[in-house]
Amino acid sequence: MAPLRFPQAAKIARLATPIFPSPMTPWSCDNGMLWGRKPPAVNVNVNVNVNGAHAHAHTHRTAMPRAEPLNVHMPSKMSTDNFLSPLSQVGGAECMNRLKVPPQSSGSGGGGGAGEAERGGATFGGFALPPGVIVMTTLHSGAGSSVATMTDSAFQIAADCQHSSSASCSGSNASTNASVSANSSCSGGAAKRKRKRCGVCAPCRRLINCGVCSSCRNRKTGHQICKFRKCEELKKKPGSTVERAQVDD
DNA sequence: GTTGACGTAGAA
DNA sequence: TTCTACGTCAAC
Ligand SMILES: [Zn+2]
Ligand SMILES: [Zn+2]
Repeated sequence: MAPLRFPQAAKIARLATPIFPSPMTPWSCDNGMLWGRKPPAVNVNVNVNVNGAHAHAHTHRTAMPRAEPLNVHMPSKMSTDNFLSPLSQVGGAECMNRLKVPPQSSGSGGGGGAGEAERGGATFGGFALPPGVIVMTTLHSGAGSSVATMTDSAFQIAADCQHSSSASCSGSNASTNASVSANSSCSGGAAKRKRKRCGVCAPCRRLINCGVCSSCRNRKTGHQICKFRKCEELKKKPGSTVERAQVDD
């Protein structure tokens, strides 16, 4: 029998380990739980396996009884240095939606290693979300209440922050987006399929579901991605191609 | 205009 | 098969 109560933990461990060069990953636990699934079908389908050889490591999704996706907020007592402790022991893993780690193809998309560094301020070997969590943690560092709201705001802040800092949103990586664009403009008729997230915009680069937004809380019935992860491209009308919408409107 | 719910495309 | 999430519509 394995010491790990959470089958995901094992997977996460494998996931996080190769990603974080440092032995002690600040997110090894909490984030690991957040990213416990598989990469979605992002438009940018780069074969770069974040897990490397462990790509196939993802065991069966063992029909996880997907606990309620809410309760993202960690124990209010958590501090910047121990916030993952309570999570590991209380099994906060289930608290948050088990998020999966996107391919983050941007790695080879066009920016390259250097590009990632500036992308989100704190990019751990390809993961560009930590900043959001950090902000959140810092924000409610002294406040124990309204964590949910805090989290929400934090994410927005983080998103905005990234957006500003990483103008490369639709820059170098945009090349990958071209795929979808071309696909979308496929002579109207058959192109009515399903659009895919660009994978490069700020929301797309979000790695974790906030767990508190309506989409997260109603995922079972809403079948919608976290509001903070909703691709900006998809937010636009199917007809409006890329930035053209802005010009027209 | 916004939100929630549903069907289902698309991927694993 | 399961799972996530896009498109659409109804309700608000
Ligand atoms: Zn959310
Ligand atoms: Zn996007």
